[in-house]
Amino acid sequence: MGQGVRVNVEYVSANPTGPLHIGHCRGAVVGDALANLMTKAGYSVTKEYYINDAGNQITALAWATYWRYLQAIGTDLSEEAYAEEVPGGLQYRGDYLVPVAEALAATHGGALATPEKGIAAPDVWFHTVRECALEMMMASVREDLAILGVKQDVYSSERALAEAGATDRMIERLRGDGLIYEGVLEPPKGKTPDDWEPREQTLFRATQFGDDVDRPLRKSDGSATYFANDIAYHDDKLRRGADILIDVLGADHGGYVKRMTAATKALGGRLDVLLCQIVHVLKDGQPLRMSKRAGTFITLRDLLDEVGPDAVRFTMLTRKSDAQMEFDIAAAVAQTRENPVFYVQYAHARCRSVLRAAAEMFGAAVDAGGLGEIPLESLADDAEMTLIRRLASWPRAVEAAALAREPHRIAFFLYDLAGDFHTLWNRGREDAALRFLQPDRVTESLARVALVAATATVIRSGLAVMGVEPVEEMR
RNA sequence: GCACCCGUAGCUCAAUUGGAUAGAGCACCAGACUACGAAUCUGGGGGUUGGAGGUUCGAGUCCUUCCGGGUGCGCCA
Repeated sequence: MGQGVRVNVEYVSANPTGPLHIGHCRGAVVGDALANLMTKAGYSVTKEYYINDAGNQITALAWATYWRYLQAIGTDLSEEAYAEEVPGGLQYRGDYLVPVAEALAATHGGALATPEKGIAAPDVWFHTVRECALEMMMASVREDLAILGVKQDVYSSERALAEAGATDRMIERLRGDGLIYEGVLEPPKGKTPDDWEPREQTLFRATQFGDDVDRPLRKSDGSATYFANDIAYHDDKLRRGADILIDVLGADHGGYVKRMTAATKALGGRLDVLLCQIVHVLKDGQPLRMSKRAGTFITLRDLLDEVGPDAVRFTMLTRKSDAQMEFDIAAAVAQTRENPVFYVQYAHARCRSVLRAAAEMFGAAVDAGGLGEIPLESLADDAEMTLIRRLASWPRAVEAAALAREPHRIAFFLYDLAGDFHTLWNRGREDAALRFLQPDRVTESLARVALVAATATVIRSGLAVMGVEPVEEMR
Protein backbone atom coordinates (compact mmCIF):
# COMPACT_ATOMS: atom_id res chain seq x y z
CA MET A 1 0.00 0.00 0.00
CA GLY A 2 2.60 2.55 1.06
CA GLN A 3 5.00 1.60 -1.68
CA GLY A 4 7.53 4.30 -2.39
CA VAL A 5 6.02 6.75 0.09
CA ARG A 6 8.60 8.03 2.55
CA VAL A 7 7.34 8.69 6.04
CA ASN A 8 9.18 10.35 8.89
CA VAL A 9 7.78 9.54 12.33
CA GLU A 10 9.06 11.75 15.11
CA TYR A 11 8.33 10.71 18.67
CA VAL A 12 9.46 10.96 22.28
CA SER A 13 11.61 14.07 21.63
CA ALA A 14 11.71 14.72 25.37
CA ASN A 15 13.82 17.60 26.57
CA PRO A 16 17.17 16.18 27.68
CA THR A 17 16.90 17.77 31.09
CA GLY A 18 16.14 14.66 33.09
CA PRO A 19 15.10 11.05 32.96
CA LEU A 20 12.10 9.96 30.93
CA HIS A 21 8.93 9.63 32.97
CA ILE A 22 5.52 8.07 32.44
CA GLY A 23 4.31 11.03 30.48
CA HIS A 24 6.82 10.22 27.75
CA CYS A 25 6.08 6.54 27.75
CA ARG A 26 2.85 6.50 25.82
CA GLY A 27 4.23 8.63 23.02
CA ALA A 28 7.29 6.42 22.83
CA VAL A 29 5.24 3.25 22.52
CA VAL A 30 2.61 4.69 20.18
CA GLY A 31 5.21 6.33 17.96
CA ASP A 32 7.34 3.24 17.73
CA ALA A 33 4.36 0.99 17.02
CA LEU A 34 3.04 3.41 14.43
CA ALA A 35 6.41 3.47 12.69
CA ASN A 36 6.53 -0.32 12.71
CA LEU A 37 2.97 -0.44 11.44
CA MET A 38 3.70 1.93 8.57
CA THR A 39 6.74 -0.15 7.69
CA LYS A 40 4.61 -3.28 7.72
CA ALA A 41 2.14 -1.56 5.41
CA GLY A 42 4.89 -0.91 2.90
CA TYR A 43 5.95 2.64 3.67
CA SER A 44 9.58 3.60 3.85
CA VAL A 45 9.86 4.83 7.42
CA THR A 46 12.40 6.88 9.35
CA LYS A 47 12.12 6.90 13.14
CA GLU A 48 13.31 10.18 14.55
CA TYR A 49 14.00 11.96 17.85
CA TYR A 50 14.27 15.75 18.07
CA ILE A 51 16.67 16.88 20.75
CA ASN A 52 15.60 20.22 22.20
CA ASP A 53 19.12 21.18 23.13
CA ALA A 54 18.69 24.92 22.58
CA GLY A 55 16.90 27.45 24.69
CA ASN A 56 16.60 28.38 28.31
CA GLN A 57 15.96 24.97 29.76
CA ILE A 58 19.39 23.80 28.69
CA THR A 59 20.97 26.81 30.33
CA ALA A 60 19.02 25.95 33.45
CA LEU A 61 20.24 22.37 33.19
CA ALA A 62 23.83 23.56 33.01
CA TRP A 63 23.40 25.72 36.12
CA ALA A 64 21.75 22.88 38.00
CA THR A 65 24.52 20.51 37.00
CA TYR A 66 27.10 23.06 38.07
CA TRP A 67 25.52 23.17 41.51
CA ARG A 68 25.92 19.42 41.82
CA TYR A 69 29.49 19.78 40.61
CA LEU A 70 30.31 22.33 43.29
CA GLN A 71 28.84 19.95 45.83
CA ALA A 72 30.92 17.10 44.42
CA ILE A 73 34.14 19.02 44.96
CA GLY A 74 33.01 20.06 48.44
CA THR A 75 31.85 23.66 48.23
CA ASP A 76 30.86 25.67 51.29
CA LEU A 77 28.14 27.47 49.36
CA SER A 78 24.59 26.83 50.57
CA GLU A 79 21.89 25.88 48.10
CA GLU A 80 20.03 29.11 48.83
CA ALA A 81 23.11 31.22 48.23
CA TYR A 82 23.80 29.39 45.00
CA ALA A 83 20.23 29.69 43.75
CA GLU A 84 20.45 33.45 44.12
CA GLU A 85 23.34 33.54 41.69
CA VAL A 86 21.50 31.51 39.05
CA PRO A 87 19.75 33.52 36.34
CA GLY A 88 16.09 32.46 36.55
CA GLY A 89 16.66 30.45 39.73
CA LEU A 90 17.68 26.86 40.30
CA GLN A 91 15.20 24.81 38.26
CA TYR A 92 16.33 21.21 38.43
CA ARG A 93 17.18 19.64 41.76
CA GLY A 94 16.90 15.94 41.03
CA ASP A 95 19.55 13.47 42.17
CA TYR A 96 19.95 12.32 38.59
CA LEU A 97 22.47 15.10 38.02
CA VAL A 98 24.81 13.75 40.70
CA PRO A 99 26.49 11.23 38.37
CA VAL A 100 27.05 14.00 35.83
CA ALA A 101 28.67 16.13 38.51
CA GLU A 102 30.85 13.24 39.63
CA ALA A 103 31.98 12.65 36.06
CA LEU A 104 32.87 16.33 35.77
CA ALA A 105 34.76 16.28 39.07
CA ALA A 106 36.63 13.15 38.03
CA THR A 107 37.70 14.67 34.72
CA HIS A 108 38.30 18.28 35.67
CA GLY A 109 38.90 18.22 39.42
CA GLY A 110 38.35 21.70 40.81
CA ALA A 111 39.32 23.45 37.57
CA LEU A 112 35.75 24.52 36.78
CA ALA A 113 35.38 26.45 40.04
CA THR A 114 37.26 29.21 41.83
CA PRO A 115 40.12 28.10 44.12
CA GLU A 116 37.67 28.58 47.02
CA LYS A 117 35.26 26.17 45.34
CA GLY A 118 32.89 28.98 44.48
CA ILE A 119 31.16 29.97 41.27
CA ALA A 120 33.66 30.69 38.52
CA ALA A 121 33.01 32.89 35.52
CA PRO A 122 30.69 31.13 33.05
CA ASP A 123 33.29 31.11 30.28
CA VAL A 124 35.37 28.84 32.51
CA TRP A 125 32.78 26.17 33.03
CA PHE A 126 29.51 26.75 31.19
CA HIS A 127 30.28 25.11 27.87
CA THR A 128 31.96 22.10 29.44
CA VAL A 129 29.21 21.52 31.98
CA ARG A 130 26.41 21.97 29.47
CA GLU A 131 27.92 19.56 26.95
CA CYS A 132 28.62 16.94 29.57
CA ALA A 133 25.13 17.21 31.03
CA LEU A 134 23.49 17.04 27.62
CA GLU A 135 25.53 14.07 26.59
CA MET A 136 24.83 12.12 29.75
CA MET A 137 21.13 13.00 29.78
CA MET A 138 20.75 11.83 26.21
CA ALA A 139 22.66 8.65 27.00
CA SER A 140 20.25 7.98 29.83
CA VAL A 141 17.28 8.70 27.59
CA ARG A 142 18.57 6.29 24.99
CA GLU A 143 19.22 3.67 27.61
CA ASP A 144 15.67 3.91 28.94
CA LEU A 145 14.30 3.74 25.42
CA ALA A 146 16.45 0.71 24.68
CA ILE A 147 14.95 -1.10 27.65
CA LEU A 148 11.52 -0.18 26.35
CA GLY A 149 12.61 -1.60 23.00
CA VAL A 150 12.65 1.71 21.17
CA LYS A 151 15.55 2.54 18.89
CA GLN A 152 15.27 5.53 16.63
CA ASP A 153 17.18 5.96 13.37
CA VAL A 154 17.91 9.67 13.56
CA TYR A 155 18.55 12.01 16.48
CA SER A 156 18.31 15.63 15.33
CA SER A 157 19.73 18.51 17.30
CA GLU A 158 17.76 21.73 17.50
CA ARG A 159 20.88 23.69 18.32
CA ALA A 160 22.94 22.25 15.48
CA LEU A 161 20.22 23.14 13.03
CA ALA A 162 19.81 26.66 14.37
CA GLU A 163 23.57 27.26 14.46
CA ALA A 164 23.78 26.15 10.84
CA GLY A 165 21.40 28.98 10.01
CA ALA A 166 18.43 26.82 9.10
CA THR A 167 15.99 28.97 11.07
CA ASP A 168 17.12 32.20 9.43
CA ARG A 169 17.01 30.64 5.98
CA MET A 170 13.52 29.28 6.58
CA ILE A 171 12.27 32.69 7.73
CA GLU A 172 13.74 34.41 4.68
CA ARG A 173 12.25 31.80 2.41
CA LEU A 174 8.78 32.29 3.91
CA ARG A 175 9.31 36.02 3.70
CA GLY A 176 9.96 35.59 0.00
CA ASP A 177 6.61 33.82 -0.24
CA GLY A 178 4.94 36.80 1.43
CA LEU A 179 4.11 34.87 4.58
CA ILE A 180 6.11 36.94 7.06
CA TYR A 181 5.40 40.38 8.49
CA GLU A 182 6.25 42.52 11.48
CA GLY A 183 3.29 43.14 13.72
CA VAL A 184 1.71 43.15 17.16
CA LEU A 185 -0.48 40.33 18.43
CA GLU A 186 -3.70 40.80 20.37
CA PRO A 187 -3.57 39.53 23.96
CA PRO A 188 -5.44 36.23 24.43
CA LYS A 189 -9.03 36.86 25.47
CA GLY A 190 -10.08 35.97 28.97
CA LYS A 191 -6.64 35.06 30.17
CA THR A 192 -4.34 37.99 29.72
CA PRO A 193 -0.88 37.44 31.19
CA ASP A 194 -0.09 39.82 34.04
CA ASP A 195 2.87 41.37 32.35
CA TRP A 196 1.21 41.81 28.98
CA GLU A 197 2.24 44.71 26.85
CA PRO A 198 2.05 45.05 23.08
CA ARG A 199 5.35 44.29 21.35
CA GLU A 200 6.24 44.12 17.72
CA GLN A 201 7.38 40.70 16.61
CA THR A 202 8.17 38.83 13.41
CA LEU A 203 4.99 36.94 12.60
CA PHE A 204 4.08 34.05 10.31
CA ARG A 205 0.76 34.17 8.47
CA ALA A 206 -0.48 30.92 9.97
CA THR A 207 -4.10 32.00 9.49
CA GLN A 208 -3.66 31.53 5.75
CA PHE A 209 -3.19 27.82 6.42
CA GLY A 210 -5.99 27.24 8.89
CA ASP A 211 -4.54 28.42 12.20
CA ASP A 212 -6.50 30.72 14.50
CA VAL A 213 -3.94 33.50 14.80
CA ASP A 214 -0.63 34.41 13.19
CA ARG A 215 2.33 33.09 15.15
CA PRO A 216 5.55 34.75 16.29
CA LEU A 217 8.83 33.50 14.84
CA ARG A 218 11.02 36.01 16.63
CA LYS A 219 10.73 37.29 20.16
CA SER A 220 10.66 41.03 20.69
CA ASP A 221 14.43 40.93 21.20
CA GLY A 222 14.85 39.39 17.76
CA SER A 223 15.87 35.89 18.82
CA ALA A 224 14.05 32.93 17.29
CA THR A 225 11.08 31.34 19.06
CA TYR A 226 10.92 27.64 19.69
CA PHE A 227 8.26 27.48 17.01
CA ALA A 228 10.59 29.06 14.46
CA ASN A 229 13.29 26.49 15.16
CA ASP A 230 10.69 23.78 14.94
CA ILE A 231 9.51 24.96 11.53
CA ALA A 232 13.11 24.90 10.35
CA TYR A 233 13.39 21.39 11.73
CA HIS A 234 10.28 20.23 9.89
CA ASP A 235 11.66 21.84 6.76
CA ASP A 236 14.86 19.88 7.32
CA LYS A 237 12.92 16.64 7.60
CA LEU A 238 11.16 17.36 4.34
CA ARG A 239 14.43 18.24 2.61
CA ARG A 240 16.09 15.07 3.79
CA GLY A 241 13.42 13.24 1.82
CA ALA A 242 10.03 12.64 3.39
CA ASP A 243 6.66 12.71 1.70
CA ILE A 244 4.67 12.57 4.92
CA LEU A 245 5.72 13.85 8.33
CA ILE A 246 4.13 12.41 11.44
CA ASP A 247 4.61 13.96 14.87
CA VAL A 248 3.59 12.02 17.93
CA LEU A 249 2.97 14.59 20.65
CA GLY A 250 1.76 14.69 24.22
CA ALA A 251 -1.60 16.15 25.12
CA ASP A 252 0.06 19.27 26.49
CA HIS A 253 1.07 20.12 22.94
CA GLY A 254 -2.51 20.10 21.66
CA GLY A 255 -2.40 23.83 21.09
CA TYR A 256 0.60 23.30 18.87
CA VAL A 257 -1.05 21.09 16.27
CA LYS A 258 -2.74 23.71 14.14
CA ARG A 259 0.26 25.98 13.87
CA MET A 260 2.72 23.21 13.02
CA THR A 261 0.35 21.70 10.48
CA ALA A 262 -0.12 25.15 8.99
CA ALA A 263 3.62 25.78 8.86
CA THR A 264 4.33 22.46 7.19
CA LYS A 265 1.67 23.24 4.62
CA ALA A 266 3.34 26.58 3.97
CA LEU A 267 6.58 24.69 3.34
CA GLY A 268 4.78 22.58 0.77
CA GLY A 269 4.73 19.43 2.89
CA ARG A 270 2.22 17.35 4.76
CA LEU A 271 2.12 16.79 8.50
CA ASP A 272 -0.09 14.41 10.45
CA VAL A 273 -0.12 14.81 14.21
CA LEU A 274 -0.96 12.08 16.65
CA LEU A 275 -1.90 13.45 20.04
CA CYS A 276 -1.39 11.11 22.96
CA GLN A 277 -3.64 11.97 25.86
CA ILE A 278 -2.77 11.82 29.53
CA VAL A 279 -2.03 8.51 31.20
CA HIS A 280 -3.09 8.13 34.80
CA VAL A 281 -1.15 5.45 36.56
CA LEU A 282 -3.02 3.42 39.14
CA LYS A 283 -1.33 1.43 41.82
CA ASP A 284 -3.54 -0.67 44.09
CA GLY A 285 -6.51 1.18 42.67
CA GLN A 286 -5.11 4.56 43.73
CA PRO A 287 -3.96 7.16 41.21
CA LEU A 288 -0.29 8.03 41.42
CA ARG A 289 -0.06 11.75 41.05
CA MET A 290 3.07 13.03 39.42
CA SER A 291 4.76 16.09 40.77
CA LYS A 292 8.20 17.18 39.72
CA ARG A 293 8.48 19.56 42.62
CA ALA A 294 7.68 16.93 45.21
CA GLY A 295 10.06 14.59 43.43
CA THR A 296 7.35 11.93 43.24
CA PHE A 297 7.22 11.59 39.51
CA ILE A 298 7.46 8.07 38.29
CA THR A 299 10.28 7.49 35.92
CA LEU A 300 9.91 5.28 32.89
CA ARG A 301 12.63 3.13 34.39
CA ASP A 302 10.59 2.57 37.56
CA LEU A 303 7.62 1.47 35.50
CA LEU A 304 9.71 -0.85 33.36
CA ASP A 305 11.28 -2.41 36.44
CA GLU A 306 7.88 -3.08 37.90
CA VAL A 307 5.87 -4.12 34.87
CA GLY A 308 8.34 -5.15 32.17
CA PRO A 309 8.64 -3.76 28.66
CA ASP A 310 6.22 -6.15 26.96
CA ALA A 311 3.33 -5.44 29.32
CA VAL A 312 4.06 -1.72 29.21
CA ARG A 313 4.01 -1.63 25.45
CA PHE A 314 0.98 -3.80 24.96
CA THR A 315 -1.04 -2.04 27.65
CA MET A 316 -0.20 1.39 26.25
CA LEU A 317 -1.68 0.21 22.96
CA THR A 318 -4.98 -0.99 24.34
CA ARG A 319 -6.48 2.45 24.03
CA LYS A 320 -7.01 4.87 21.20
CA SER A 321 -4.20 7.37 21.61
CA ASP A 322 -6.43 10.44 21.62
CA ALA A 323 -8.42 9.14 24.56
CA GLN A 324 -7.18 9.40 28.11
CA MET A 325 -6.19 6.14 29.67
CA GLU A 326 -5.73 4.58 33.03
CA PHE A 327 -2.73 2.36 33.46
CA ASP A 328 -3.34 -0.06 36.28
CA ILE A 329 -0.05 -1.59 37.31
CA ALA A 330 -1.72 -4.58 38.93
CA ALA A 331 -3.81 -5.27 35.83
CA ALA A 332 -0.81 -5.00 33.53
CA VAL A 333 1.03 -7.80 35.28
CA ALA A 334 -2.02 -9.98 35.98
CA GLN A 335 -1.95 -13.48 34.56
CA THR A 336 -5.60 -13.60 33.58
CA ARG A 337 -7.81 -13.07 30.62
CA GLU A 338 -8.45 -9.50 31.76
CA ASN A 339 -4.91 -8.75 30.74
CA PRO A 340 -4.65 -8.73 26.95
CA VAL A 341 -0.87 -9.11 27.05
CA PHE A 342 -1.17 -12.34 28.87
CA TYR A 343 -4.10 -13.55 26.82
CA VAL A 344 -2.33 -13.03 23.51
CA GLN A 345 0.98 -14.40 24.74
CA TYR A 346 -0.86 -17.43 26.04
CA ALA A 347 -2.48 -18.05 22.65
CA HIS A 348 0.92 -17.92 21.00
CA ALA A 349 2.41 -20.26 23.58
CA ARG A 350 -0.41 -22.70 23.00
CA CYS A 351 0.20 -22.56 19.26
CA ARG A 352 3.86 -23.30 19.78
CA SER A 353 3.00 -26.08 22.16
CA VAL A 354 0.80 -27.73 19.53
CA LEU A 355 3.44 -27.27 16.87
CA ARG A 356 6.07 -28.89 19.07
CA ALA A 357 3.79 -31.83 19.72
CA ALA A 358 2.95 -32.03 16.02
CA ALA A 359 6.60 -32.10 15.02
CA GLU A 360 7.12 -35.01 17.34
CA MET A 361 4.06 -36.84 16.05
CA PHE A 362 4.37 -36.22 12.32
CA GLY A 363 8.00 -35.28 11.89
CA ALA A 364 9.22 -33.60 8.75
CA ALA A 365 5.75 -32.89 7.33
CA VAL A 366 5.38 -30.11 9.92
CA ASP A 367 8.64 -28.39 9.15
CA ALA A 368 8.74 -25.04 7.44
CA GLY A 369 7.46 -25.27 3.89
CA GLY A 370 5.95 -28.68 4.35
CA LEU A 371 2.58 -27.29 5.39
CA GLY A 372 2.01 -25.29 2.24
CA GLU A 373 0.96 -28.36 0.28
CA ILE A 374 -1.56 -29.67 2.78
CA PRO A 375 -5.17 -29.86 1.53
CA LEU A 376 -7.31 -27.71 3.81
CA GLU A 377 -10.81 -28.86 2.85
CA SER A 378 -11.22 -30.64 6.17
CA LEU A 379 -11.28 -27.32 8.01
CA ALA A 380 -15.00 -26.69 8.13
CA ASP A 381 -16.09 -26.31 11.73
CA ASP A 382 -17.57 -22.94 12.73
CA ALA A 383 -14.77 -22.23 15.15
CA GLU A 384 -12.20 -23.11 12.52
CA MET A 385 -13.88 -20.94 9.90
CA THR A 386 -14.08 -18.01 12.33
CA LEU A 387 -10.37 -18.28 12.96
CA ILE A 388 -9.60 -18.57 9.25
CA ARG A 389 -11.68 -15.52 8.44
CA ARG A 390 -9.87 -13.56 11.13
CA LEU A 391 -6.48 -14.61 9.80
CA ALA A 392 -7.52 -13.69 6.28
CA SER A 393 -8.48 -10.19 7.41
CA TRP A 394 -5.01 -9.52 8.85
CA PRO A 395 -3.50 -7.73 5.84
CA ARG A 396 -6.52 -5.49 5.53
CA ALA A 397 -6.42 -4.74 9.25
CA VAL A 398 -2.80 -3.66 8.91
CA GLU A 399 -3.59 -1.39 5.99
CA ALA A 400 -6.58 0.18 7.69
CA ALA A 401 -4.66 0.75 10.90
CA ALA A 402 -1.74 2.31 9.03
CA LEU A 403 -4.04 4.54 7.03
CA ALA A 404 -5.84 5.71 10.16
CA ARG A 405 -2.53 6.02 12.08
CA GLU A 406 -4.03 3.86 14.79
CA PRO A 407 -1.59 1.26 16.05
CA HIS A 408 -3.92 0.31 18.91
CA ARG A 409 -6.02 -1.59 16.39
CA ILE A 410 -3.28 -4.18 16.15
CA ALA A 411 -3.60 -4.85 19.86
CA PHE A 412 -7.35 -5.32 19.54
CA PHE A 413 -6.94 -7.50 16.48
CA LEU A 414 -4.56 -9.79 18.33
CA TYR A 415 -6.85 -9.92 21.32
CA ASP A 416 -9.76 -10.97 19.11
CA LEU A 417 -7.58 -13.44 17.25
CA ALA A 418 -6.39 -14.94 20.51
CA GLY A 419 -10.03 -15.26 21.55
CA ASP A 420 -10.88 -17.13 18.35
CA PHE A 421 -7.98 -19.46 18.90
CA HIS A 422 -8.73 -20.12 22.56
CA THR A 423 -12.33 -20.84 21.59
CA LEU A 424 -11.26 -23.41 19.02
CA TRP A 425 -8.84 -24.93 21.46
CA ASN A 426 -11.58 -25.36 23.99
CA ARG A 427 -13.95 -26.86 21.46
CA GLY A 428 -11.46 -29.70 21.37
CA ARG A 429 -12.17 -30.38 24.98
CA GLU A 430 -15.87 -30.88 24.41
CA ASP A 431 -15.55 -32.60 21.06
CA ALA A 432 -12.52 -34.84 20.67
CA ALA A 433 -12.99 -34.80 16.88
CA LEU A 434 -11.95 -31.13 16.88
CA ARG A 435 -8.61 -31.63 18.53
CA PHE A 436 -5.69 -30.50 16.46
CA LEU A 437 -3.60 -33.66 16.61
CA GLN A 438 -5.05 -37.08 15.85
CA PRO A 439 -2.46 -39.75 15.10
CA ASP A 440 -4.78 -41.85 12.90
CA ARG A 441 -5.98 -38.94 10.75
CA VAL A 442 -2.86 -37.43 9.34
CA THR A 443 -4.28 -35.20 6.61
CA GLU A 444 -6.89 -33.58 8.86
CA SER A 445 -4.34 -33.13 11.61
CA LEU A 446 -1.85 -31.48 9.28
CA ALA A 447 -4.53 -29.13 7.96
CA ARG A 448 -5.16 -28.05 11.54
CA VAL A 449 -1.46 -27.77 12.22
CA ALA A 450 -1.25 -25.46 9.21
CA LEU A 451 -4.03 -23.36 10.76
CA VAL A 452 -2.21 -23.25 14.08
CA ALA A 453 1.03 -22.32 12.34
CA ALA A 454 -0.73 -19.51 10.50
CA THR A 455 -2.18 -18.27 13.78
CA ALA A 456 1.24 -18.27 15.40
CA THR A 457 2.66 -16.41 12.41
CA VAL A 458 0.05 -13.67 12.54
CA ILE A 459 0.36 -13.25 16.30
CA ARG A 460 4.12 -13.05 15.96
CA SER A 461 3.77 -10.53 13.20
CA GLY A 462 1.33 -8.37 15.14
CA LEU A 463 3.44 -8.49 18.28
CA ALA A 464 6.43 -7.43 16.22
CA VAL A 465 4.51 -4.32 15.14
CA MET A 466 3.83 -3.55 18.78
CA GLY A 467 7.39 -4.34 19.76
CA VAL A 468 6.34 -7.16 22.07
CA GLU A 469 8.24 -10.44 22.27
CA PRO A 470 6.24 -13.58 21.51
CA VAL A 471 6.82 -16.33 24.06
CA GLU A 472 7.26 -20.02 23.39
CA GLU A 473 5.72 -21.10 26.65
CA MET A 474 4.13 -19.60 29.72
CA ARG A 475 5.84 -20.41 32.93
C1' G B 1 -13.29 34.00 26.71
C1' C B 2 -11.07 30.99 22.53
C1' A B 3 -8.97 26.40 20.40
C1' C B 4 -8.20 21.11 20.45
C1' C B 5 -9.35 15.94 22.57
C1' C B 6 -12.91 12.85 25.05
C1' G B 7 -18.24 11.37 26.58
C1' U B 8 -20.85 4.23 24.08
C1' A B 9 -23.78 -1.57 29.21
C1' G B 10 -22.91 -0.79 36.65
C1' C B 11 -17.01 -0.46 35.51
C1' U B 12 -12.70 -0.37 31.69
C1' C B 13 -12.99 0.04 26.51
C1' A B 14 -14.09 -1.53 20.85
C1' A B 15 -16.82 -0.57 16.46
C1' U B 16 -13.18 -2.39 9.42
C1' U B 17 -13.70 5.75 8.85
C1' G B 18 -21.04 6.92 6.69
C1' G B 19 -23.43 0.78 6.29
C1' A B 20 -27.31 -4.36 7.99
C1' U B 21 -29.66 -6.42 14.76
C1' A B 22 -23.70 -1.09 18.47
C1' G B 23 -19.51 -5.54 20.25
C1' A B 24 -15.62 -7.55 24.03
C1' G B 25 -13.62 -8.10 29.07
C1' C B 26 -14.75 -7.29 34.34
C1' A B 27 -18.91 -7.66 37.63
C1' C B 28 -23.77 -10.59 38.02
C1' C B 29 -26.62 -15.49 36.92
C1' A B 30 -26.29 -20.75 35.09
C1' G B 31 -22.94 -24.54 33.42
C1' A B 32 -18.00 -27.30 31.90
C1' C B 33 -11.60 -29.96 34.32
C1' U B 34 -9.85 -38.94 33.77
C1' A B 35 -6.51 -31.89 29.30
C1' C B 36 -2.75 -31.71 22.36
C1' G B 37 -1.27 -26.88 29.62
C1' A B 38 -8.88 -25.08 32.80
C1' A B 39 -3.62 -19.19 34.04
C1' U B 40 -9.39 -21.51 30.34
C1' C B 41 -14.09 -22.07 28.02
C1' U B 42 -19.79 -22.29 26.99
C1' G B 43 -24.59 -19.95 27.65
C1' G B 44 -27.67 -15.78 29.77
C1' G B 45 -29.49 -10.92 31.44
C1' G B 46 -27.75 -5.89 30.84
C1' G B 47 -27.94 0.17 25.57
C1' U B 48 -32.77 6.22 23.66
C1' U B 49 -24.18 5.75 22.01
C1' G B 50 -24.25 12.84 27.51
C1' G B 51 -29.06 16.15 25.81
C1' A B 52 -31.58 18.56 21.66
C1' G B 53 -31.89 19.73 16.53
C1' G B 54 -30.00 18.88 11.34
C1' U B 55 -27.67 16.42 6.65
C1' U B 56 -28.35 11.37 4.42
C1' C B 57 -31.50 5.76 1.42
C1' G B 58 -28.62 4.98 6.04
C1' A B 59 -25.36 8.50 11.80
C1' G B 60 -21.86 6.11 17.72
C1' U B 61 -19.25 8.21 13.29
C1' C B 62 -20.61 14.31 9.56
C1' C B 63 -22.89 19.69 10.80
C1' U B 64 -25.13 23.24 14.65
C1' U B 65 -26.01 24.04 19.77
C1' C B 66 -26.01 22.96 24.95
C1' C B 67 -24.04 19.97 29.29
C1' G B 68 -19.91 17.39 31.61
C1' G B 69 -14.39 15.87 31.93
C1' G B 70 -9.34 16.90 30.12
C1' U B 71 -5.33 19.88 27.69
C1' G B 72 -3.47 24.38 26.06
C1' C B 73 -3.57 29.84 24.95
C1' G B 74 2.93 36.13 22.82
C1' C B 75 8.59 37.63 24.84
C1' C B 76 8.73 28.57 28.08
C1' A B 77 10.24 24.60 25.33
